[in-house]
Amino acid sequence: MSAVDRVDIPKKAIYRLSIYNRCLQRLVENEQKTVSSSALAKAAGVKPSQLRKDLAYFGQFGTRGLGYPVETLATMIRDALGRERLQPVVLVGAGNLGSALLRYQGFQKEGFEVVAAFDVDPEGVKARGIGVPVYSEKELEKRIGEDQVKLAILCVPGNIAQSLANRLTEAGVQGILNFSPVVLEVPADVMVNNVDLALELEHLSFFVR
Amino acid sequence: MSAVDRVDIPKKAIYRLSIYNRCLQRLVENEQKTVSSSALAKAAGVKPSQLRKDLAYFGQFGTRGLGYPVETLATMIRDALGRERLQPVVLVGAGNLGSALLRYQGFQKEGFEVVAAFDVDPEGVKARGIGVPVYSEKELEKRIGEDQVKLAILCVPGNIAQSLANRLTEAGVQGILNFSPVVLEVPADVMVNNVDLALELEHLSFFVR
DNA sequence: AAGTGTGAAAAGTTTCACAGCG
DNA sequence: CGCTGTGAAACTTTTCACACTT
Repeated sequence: MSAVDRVDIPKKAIYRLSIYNRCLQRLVENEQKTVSSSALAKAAGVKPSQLRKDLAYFGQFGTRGLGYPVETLATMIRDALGRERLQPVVLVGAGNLGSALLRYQGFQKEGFEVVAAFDVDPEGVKARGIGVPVYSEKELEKRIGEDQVKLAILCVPGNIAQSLANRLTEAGVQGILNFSPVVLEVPADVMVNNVDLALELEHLSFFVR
Repeated sequence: MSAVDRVDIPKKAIYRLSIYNRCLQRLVENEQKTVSSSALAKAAGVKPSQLRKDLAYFGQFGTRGLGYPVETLATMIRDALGRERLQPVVLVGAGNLGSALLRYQGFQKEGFEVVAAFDVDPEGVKARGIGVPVYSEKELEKRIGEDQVKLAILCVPGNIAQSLANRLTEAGVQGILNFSPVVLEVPADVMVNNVDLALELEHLSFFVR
């Protein structure tokens, strides 16, 4: 991406960028023209100084004494996040959780298009309300290659997660959103994001007596 | 919990504790008696030194030259995580994602019991395959109070998430696993864990070109 | 010899404080 | 005056290196 070196920006700052983006969408809808770091930070649940620092990694967008122009800032964030164009995504494992995610509107709402799903038993998937074609996992390589898909959502049982991750990365996938409760081993240039539901509950459990 | 002050242990170390716990379960099944920091660290996807430091927050469990006793270590971690007894959990919002989570076996497998679910339209919930009673959200306060539930999973639309979070905390809930894409405001003694699916995809998107 | 436990260094992240611009 | 942009300080977390124990 542009002039900024993506490498030395804190990972956490990038998560926050998405949050800022969401807050900005609301401001756009309300036709607000500018927003101050303190107002936006409050909406995002962070400190103003942190917001300013986060944005500064990408350049100077604000006007001193005034704040940030809402539209411009939103555009730059979407750009920085690589969301300027629709990213196609595939989903692997349309079981219980997987098929719920297929029906989940949140991805579409944020501009991702789930273009295909794969399952060992594509006939068995309850396709009611799912507008995404479900293929046999055997077609995985073919379809990912054809559509140049770079992102995958993985929701298969733990025991087969690694082997599917291997197939995905070999087919060219560079980012995996992993719902399986296992530690995936992937090439260095592939990014894995783990969403481990039971683990999140356990973490809460620690703080609760 | 025991003698250790929970406050000055890094949050991330606690996440990792859950991962170690899971890896240890596999070792227990294989009847392995001891494990070295390097072996366990590899399974958990961290550095050996980090594993040792994490465990050291809770005491000394290893034997120099030998490693850690699998059973003892597993017990101490479960204890530290507050998992020595079953934690009851409620789920609020049995829509698309919520009802998938009700069917999801992962929570039960890690020893959480979802004791009740709430929805604005309890009749409308497709209860097929769900072994959890679904009540009207009006009964929320009553049932949480009765069962002394401390943990809640929140999967309602963003616009009503805050008001339900308020009701949950007032009813005595101390930990919320929040799937709604909003920043919740809660009292300082309540812990919120956000699982924001679209945000995780966006984060991946940043690193993928 | 193998492998833990731990201070100290390094790296990463957040917060502060204020100069400087509109 | 209000609010951004940013070095420097403070804080947190990770990694290193090695003394020490079995």
